[in-house]
Amino acid sequence: MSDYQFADIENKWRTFWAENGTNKVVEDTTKPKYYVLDMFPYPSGAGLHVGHPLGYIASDVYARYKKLLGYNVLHPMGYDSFGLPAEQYAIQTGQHPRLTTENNIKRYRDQLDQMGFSFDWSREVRTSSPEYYKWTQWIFIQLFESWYNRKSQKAEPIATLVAAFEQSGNEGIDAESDFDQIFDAADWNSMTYEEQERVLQDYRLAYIADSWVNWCPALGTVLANDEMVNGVSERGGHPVEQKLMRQWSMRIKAYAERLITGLDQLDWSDAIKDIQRNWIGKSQGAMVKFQIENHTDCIEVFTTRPDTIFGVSFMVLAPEHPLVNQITTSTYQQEVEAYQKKAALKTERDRQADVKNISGQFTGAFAIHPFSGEKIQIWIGDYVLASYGTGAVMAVPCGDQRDWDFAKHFNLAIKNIFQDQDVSEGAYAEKDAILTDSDFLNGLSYQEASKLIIAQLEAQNLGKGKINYRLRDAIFSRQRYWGEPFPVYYQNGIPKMIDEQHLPIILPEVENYLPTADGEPPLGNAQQWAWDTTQNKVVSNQEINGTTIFPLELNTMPGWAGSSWYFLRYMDAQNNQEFASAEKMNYWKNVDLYIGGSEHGTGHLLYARFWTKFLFDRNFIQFDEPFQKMINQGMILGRSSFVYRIKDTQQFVSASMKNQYETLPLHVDISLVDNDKLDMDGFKKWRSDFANATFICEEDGTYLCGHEVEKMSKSKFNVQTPDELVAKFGADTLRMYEMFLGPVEQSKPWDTKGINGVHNFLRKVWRLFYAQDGSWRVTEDAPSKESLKTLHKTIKKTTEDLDRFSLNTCVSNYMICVNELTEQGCHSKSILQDFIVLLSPYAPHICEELWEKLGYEKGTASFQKFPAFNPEYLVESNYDYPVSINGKMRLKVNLPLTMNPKEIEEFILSYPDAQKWIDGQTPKKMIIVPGKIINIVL
RNA sequence: GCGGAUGUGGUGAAAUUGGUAGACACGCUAGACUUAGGAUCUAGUGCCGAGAGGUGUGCGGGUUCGAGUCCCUCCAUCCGCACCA
Repeated sequence: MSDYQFADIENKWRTFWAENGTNKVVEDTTKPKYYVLDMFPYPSGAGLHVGHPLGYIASDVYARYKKLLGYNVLHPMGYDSFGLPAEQYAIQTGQHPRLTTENNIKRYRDQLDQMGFSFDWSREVRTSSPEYYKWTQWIFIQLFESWYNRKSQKAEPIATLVAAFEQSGNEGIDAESDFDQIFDAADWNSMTYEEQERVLQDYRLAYIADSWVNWCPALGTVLANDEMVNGVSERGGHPVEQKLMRQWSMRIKAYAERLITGLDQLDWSDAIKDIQRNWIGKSQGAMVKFQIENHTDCIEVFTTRPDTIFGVSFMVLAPEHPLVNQITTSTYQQEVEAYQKKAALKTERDRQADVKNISGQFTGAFAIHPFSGEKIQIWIGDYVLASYGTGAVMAVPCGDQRDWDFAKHFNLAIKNIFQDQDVSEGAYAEKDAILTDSDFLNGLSYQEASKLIIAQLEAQNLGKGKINYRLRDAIFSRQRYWGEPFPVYYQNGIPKMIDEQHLPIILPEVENYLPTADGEPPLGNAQQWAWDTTQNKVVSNQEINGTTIFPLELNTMPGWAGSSWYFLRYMDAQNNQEFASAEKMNYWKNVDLYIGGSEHGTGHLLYARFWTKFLFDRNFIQFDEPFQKMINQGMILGRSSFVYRIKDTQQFVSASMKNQYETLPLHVDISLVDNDKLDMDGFKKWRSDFANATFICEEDGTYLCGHEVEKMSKSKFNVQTPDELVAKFGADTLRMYEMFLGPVEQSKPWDTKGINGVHNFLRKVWRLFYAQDGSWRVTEDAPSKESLKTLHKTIKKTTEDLDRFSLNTCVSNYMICVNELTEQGCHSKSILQDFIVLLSPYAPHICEELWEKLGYEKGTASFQKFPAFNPEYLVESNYDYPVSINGKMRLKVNLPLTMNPKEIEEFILSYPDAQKWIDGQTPKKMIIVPGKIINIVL
């Protein structure tokens, strides 16, 4: 073989690896484990573009590196294969989503295979396969059968709660719950089954309830908060409205505190941790009760500034607040109702956009200040959200800008309770002022006053210290077809779980994927969708009798259900007894390294942590965080090319002259452009309307295109698929090039310009083994000192770089190494074989080939030991000292490293080249760091 | 508005602990070779300058013998959150 025949080599090894199970991994307690995971891909119809594999390459490089270090590495891949796009496609074409999904997966698999990834495909999972979603349904049942005990700070079986209710009611229970009444054992035991179940729903971690949901009419489904961006759906940008619907929810709020504190132990970027903290939105403060004048009810408010209670000059309730109608006096009834109507008409989006417009309405009612006894006006205003806190605020205009604005607008009092602060122009929101005009809080700081006032509130039963979270319970129902069916049927309207042993409940066939005529979700179209409790199977809807055969749930689960636990299934993907065996999960434990985009910060990453903590609480797993370390790869952007058409003509002008004409830039397919030079013939053939195009070219006769960095998309003709590049340069080149582009975490434009350089590098590697005439060059000669130095320098750098995920500089090291070895004429087997092992994580195909050629057993390159670094080879006797004058590097002197600073100083002061700079002056100071630098200060 | 990240040649970038700014690669320039190729080799390539030299890491300050790196102020771009009481 005379030249580097990458296509043959890569084909050969792909086949070999697949046939010999090279990447299969089994549990092995004699080795330390390491779990490297890529974020679950959704197999879209468009296939992979070069941006997708970036993370997979990074994880594959790292997984192969860890394997060489002696770890037993779990590196699996699978598909998050339920989801909206397949269903939307089904609605349009009538094709079953299962078929399109399967086709897409095939395409993904082909593309992944050609990249040479070391995935253990025997562990592949698909969320849409019944073998998998059987266990998603099973976990749902466990959540349904659990409640959150705040005393033990963990989830417990619902049976323990029922037992407690039977014993002594709910008074001694501290649970995460929406149930706010007190009952005793007698009350509980006298309730009917339905009544008891309704109570329990308020405690279960998976529960059904009427909730205000984000309803997206265009998609025909509800959306979770994280599936919305700026009031419209994340997918498609459709409008979203608030709607009260009976929905399944997950009581993720129970875990709010643990989801925050758990972040401290994780090796994630600050950006992602902040996004999660922000989303959970913890705020510390107090609940305060305000008595309403001439009324038995109280208004409860949540405030983070209980210290400012003497600055309260009015109260504001959300227009939807349940007390509004009761307290409004007849004088104001009309105005209040009008305002409520107006507020209700506004969409969430309008309310957000309308921040500047202050609006509100006095109710005519007054509250009594709990300490001063003063009368305080009660207003309603839409700047107070019904869904946060208690839906009511105590307004302290001197300390809160929104309250201040409201007070100014309606001419309400602004009482100043901050010493030496001016609040005439705006509120003073800092927490560093000393209180004044605040009765027993006078002279105190925020810290001291808050503590004291909370103690007083609690002593007088007027309120209590309280921590509030912004995080909402997660809506778990979707009105879609292509998702996991719930293992739930309804008996007299009460949801009941189907027994575990009858799972999975298989997604039924339907005639069409749209909602039914009477607005039921698509599963309402199914003919066979009823549960027979005697036969324990799904039967025809015709048979529903209300005694033994009942209707099944028509909603399906959201996309995040399957992806919240998939990393566990990889540990034991074929298990049909359990979701994964305890033994295997105890071996693999949680993911050591998770690579994926940062766009899942508030969705998948939060839900997966929630489910992990839940499974941990219930003793199903032994760890309570799923992903120990995470790296968020940057997005690869497209580099679009443009041609410039002169207005109203078919004449195109080259980029450098485009300003001399009135032009319209047009996207041109990047496959027609090389190095900004346009293939003019190809362009004419590209689209019929360009067939008669003429060009105004550069002097050398080429047409230069302009360019811009944009997201990769079909419409911009800037999509680069890995397929073409693999065909042209090989997978090893593409793998190395994607890493070479820059730090994994950074977003960067895709540009194939540099790929030749990386390809040439691999050819140079080949040339170390084979001469141009095809003869084998490797010798048994003892390596030279220089070559050993080059090799060990590279081992050291490679280790350091891989350990800190500097995957781009690592490629540079290899290049420097090969450049040096080439220059040295090194063909020593002992050097080259170590180098091959070093390089193999990046370029596995060529390394396997050369490894075999070196005479080793076929296909064993990835089972080698990472070469040991020997510092002895790097020991130097001399060092090229940079000599700075006043901190500026001026010259270099080569001196033995044995010289001490005094000897160096003497030498340098008499050194002719240095004297030119010293110019007869006496140095004020000499800084001499042996082995580093000499600095002469004049 | 709040929080986070990023600003270095024509381009992608490197500089790990404060110690030679621009490694490595692309591109470009000049040359060699040649069965004209998207090949290979040699030399050069931050900017200004003929040169000596000057200057240079978003702007402006500071600490230091020495700052891309540490501190302060400001600017730009990107991302997240946003009437959250």
